Amino acid sequence: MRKEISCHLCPLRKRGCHSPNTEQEIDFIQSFKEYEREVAAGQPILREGTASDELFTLREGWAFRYRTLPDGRRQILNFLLPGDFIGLQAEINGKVLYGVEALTTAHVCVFRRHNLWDLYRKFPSLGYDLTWLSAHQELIVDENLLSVGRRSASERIAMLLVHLHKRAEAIGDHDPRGIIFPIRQQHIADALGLSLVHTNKTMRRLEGSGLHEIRGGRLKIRNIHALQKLAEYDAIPLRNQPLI
Amino acid sequence: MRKEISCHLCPLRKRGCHSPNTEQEIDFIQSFKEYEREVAAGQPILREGTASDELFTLREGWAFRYRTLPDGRRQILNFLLPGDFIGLQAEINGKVLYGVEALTTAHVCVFRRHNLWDLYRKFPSLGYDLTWLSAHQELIVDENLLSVGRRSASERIAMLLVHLHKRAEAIGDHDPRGIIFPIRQQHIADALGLSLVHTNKTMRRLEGSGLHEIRGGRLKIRNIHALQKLAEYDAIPLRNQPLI
DNA sequence: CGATGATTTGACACCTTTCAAAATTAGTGG
DNA sequence: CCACTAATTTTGAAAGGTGTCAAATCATCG
Repeated sequence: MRKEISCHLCPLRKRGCHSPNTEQEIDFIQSFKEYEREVAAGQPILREGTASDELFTLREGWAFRYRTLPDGRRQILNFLLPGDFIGLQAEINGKVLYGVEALTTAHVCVFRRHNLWDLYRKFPSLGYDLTWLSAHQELIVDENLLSVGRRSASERIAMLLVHLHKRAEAIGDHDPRGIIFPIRQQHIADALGLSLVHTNKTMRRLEGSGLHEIRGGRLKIRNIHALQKLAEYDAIPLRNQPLI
Repeated sequence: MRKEISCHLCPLRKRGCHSPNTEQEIDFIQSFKEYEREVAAGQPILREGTASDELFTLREGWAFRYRTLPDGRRQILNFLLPGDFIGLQAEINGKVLYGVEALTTAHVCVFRRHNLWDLYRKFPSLGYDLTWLSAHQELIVDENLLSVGRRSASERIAMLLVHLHKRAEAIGDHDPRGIIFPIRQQHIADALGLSLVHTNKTMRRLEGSGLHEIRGGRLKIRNIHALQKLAEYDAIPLRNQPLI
């Protein structure tokens, strides 16, 4: 048995980035939560195309959700940061169509899908929150689809950097050296529908223009205004999101 | 006042494509439903970037959800068919970031977002359904993102044709001449992240190979096996979806 | 039967991919 | 702490898919 953290003492809640819950709600979440799991960087949290009764909240670390084509081409659908809920996306025949993989060592709280109905029945407010989380994640996928479909390579990269930087800051990653950025260029390429080579050349150009800097696993935005202008990206203002 | 159809007599429910609801649930849906609206083809159901308290169920007709960049580039996020729920996607500062436009004359049932909480509280089962609908729509956006990011032009088109054909059949559009297909090539281009010209040339080639046929506003699939193979597309098996 | 919108074609430019390989960084065992 | 290997990042060159521009053909409709 690993050391488990009580939901009442969940470090995420202390960040002040989440909408508050009543004691009873947190009690329920605590009972809903089955256990906690640590996943090593590069390891799957959810395997594409498998049956799984598990749902997760990413408590610590980064991850990403993706789909692949039979011939191996991979598309990253969205990146997951601490506080994100995983597994809400629809299943088909009991199997998830996407995979989730940890980018860093990740800690996830594990829930059971078959207990979901209980949550809706006993705490409609939490059900409401789940819908909100689902809808919010779709918003991000929407934005990615807009990027991949209609933005040029440099615009896409600018947009992604601004987006991730904003999200990381919103959950408390402030550091003069920049946010922790555990992403390889291959991930960026896979998220933006670009080839690795072209991703590299484009990033090289942006970095050369002094728009940003990536070093030592950290991303430092040097000219957020220029990046936002380049991407025609009105970064989504982030409000407090629910935490289950 | 227009002629309104009682939810109990909703023609959609008779299709047998939706999960059943209790009498009480339908009563509530009826009370949740504010009124019904007819939207002409090409007219907006929801304006991008505006504040709106309205939610909809598309009762009849086709529509699509989209986002645009400031310079006018447009990306269609997904197509909406009868039975689809509209407006669940997150709002930011009370404004929807996407737009919805009717492709044909459309009939929508109008609900109020501020009544949503009531729904969750009184009928958790319906709240559960809403989450399902939200998750299911995200599934479709996921698939589109995978397409736009990783499939070639002809693969994307093959995938979209199979996908729409399958959905149309699932809701009862069976006709030896093919399904009703109220989409212009510009829509296909905008949905797949392609230019109109290249979309046309690619479709011409596919049609020339006898894979499909579009005529008189109908889509006839001539070789579904080849299309699925081309797109490496395991069409999502459609189960009964909830109807609100 | 014009008028407007949609589809179709051809030519050409260019952004992005692919192929190959070097340079750099990170990771591991001695 | 250094040698060694794997992983990641960078570069260069060339091929190719897709976009852009322009104009013709076709369809729909009042």
